[in-house]
Amino acid sequence: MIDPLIRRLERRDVLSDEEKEVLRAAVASTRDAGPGEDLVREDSRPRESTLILEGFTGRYTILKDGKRHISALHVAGDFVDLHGFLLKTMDHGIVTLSPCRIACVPHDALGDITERYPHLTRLLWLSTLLDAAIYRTWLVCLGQKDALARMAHLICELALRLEVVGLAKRRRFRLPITQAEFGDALGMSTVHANRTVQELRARSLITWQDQQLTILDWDGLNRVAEFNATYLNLEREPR
Amino acid sequence: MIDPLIRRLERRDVLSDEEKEVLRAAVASTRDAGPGEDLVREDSRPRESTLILEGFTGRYTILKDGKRHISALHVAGDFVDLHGFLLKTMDHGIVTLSPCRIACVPHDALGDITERYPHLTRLLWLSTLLDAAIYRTWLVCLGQKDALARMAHLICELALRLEVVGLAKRRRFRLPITQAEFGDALGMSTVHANRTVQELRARSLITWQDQQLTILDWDGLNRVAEFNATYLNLEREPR
DNA sequence: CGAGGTCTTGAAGACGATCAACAAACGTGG
DNA sequence: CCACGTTTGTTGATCGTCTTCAAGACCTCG
Repeated sequence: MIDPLIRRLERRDVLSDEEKEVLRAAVASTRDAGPGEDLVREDSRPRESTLILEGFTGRYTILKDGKRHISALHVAGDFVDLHGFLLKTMDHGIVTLSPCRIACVPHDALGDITERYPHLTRLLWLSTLLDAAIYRTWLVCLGQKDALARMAHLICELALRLEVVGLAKRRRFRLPITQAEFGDALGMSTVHANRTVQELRARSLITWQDQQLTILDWDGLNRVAEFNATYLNLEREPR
Repeated sequence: MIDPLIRRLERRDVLSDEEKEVLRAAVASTRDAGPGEDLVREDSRPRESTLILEGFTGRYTILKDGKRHISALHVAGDFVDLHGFLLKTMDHGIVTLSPCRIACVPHDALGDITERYPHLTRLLWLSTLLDAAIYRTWLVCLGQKDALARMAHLICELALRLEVVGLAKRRRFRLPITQAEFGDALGMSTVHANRTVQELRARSLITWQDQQLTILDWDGLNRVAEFNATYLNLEREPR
């Protein structure tokens, strides 16, 4: 059931059978959520953390003028608000961007894990560090790169992250996200997001239709994005 | 010696005497570093993590065209590359922006802590989660706010973070950072960073001279920045 | 006293935002 | 099955923020 999470962690280190069992046991419940549903609200103090089993979600903040910024995209296997376990109060919301299946893990269960399973604790900690590495990379993109490079970069990243959990094959994956949402994540207007997609198409780097994104030229896209996968920590090693 | 770290952690939770002792014992050595010195290099695999005892440091990435982005600023009490303990390979560098005093904590010592001190482990984990919360907030600023709001926001943040470790008094603190470095952190050119500082001065929100920054109008600065301190998690509660 | 870093100013131009309008696709209910 | 409203994608035109380039002032320090 929590296969995507296990798959994601096993990409970075070895998990014992006992640890997998502990993770499975930590899940109190699962449920389906429709698109556009708030999984976690800003200023709330959740008593459980949410794990994405299927679908896409986004971490967002709404500003006073109504603008929305999406500071993270999350896919199957991502523990979207694991940080809520220790941060307590959410400083942003989490919304489903597509229909999702999610699992709920009570903070009590996470507390037990930290008391009894040091290695598994380090892997959960690692999970939040991977998120942070992605934030850092997005910061660099947002701070210094133009719209085309930013969008190319995000597409490269999603391809690799989805591949880890078996949702991308041969640089092709389902992307049930609107251009407006893409723009909110990339810090550009919807109109400009659209023009940027078109530019990527015109350069024969990607196709994107019917929620299917295909990377036509991986090397070219990497070059435009100045993409370097180090930050995704795709190496398996003892942690 | 590691008082700033303890002070920062104690702001968020209670530390036992034993835990403080364990932290002190984890420090293998301390040393001074001059300004502009690389504490950690990109692509390196450090075997120890660095704790800032004094001074300012920045997390940076250099792009192919020579542009530098600073994705984080760190002050006394910050465990700048604690994440290196689990991420293994650094995807960015860390440079001193002023003369610094730093402490080195071997990864082995951190590993021991995770095996034997669950609560202290959670606090170290929390420390990296606080960094991540700051990244998220910077992302929102960079993605949606204009130059003036971004700079105002950073100043508000630094004031509170420095206050936690006793380095800001009555909204006044030493800021040994150039406008160019500020620009690199805020995603704006040096020229525009300068004009933005001038605009903040013209609005009587701050003064900034001789490396001393004074906030003249905290509420006004907060309003311009649309600043909300929730993400800094300044509440002390059991974690 | 000269050299280099930092701060400052002006002018030109680029990138992306905004506004407005329309086309296409979709889902829902009549 | 079609009518309808809504969402998403697309295009054009204008405007503004910020970048870039260039140069000069100021400061510190060897």
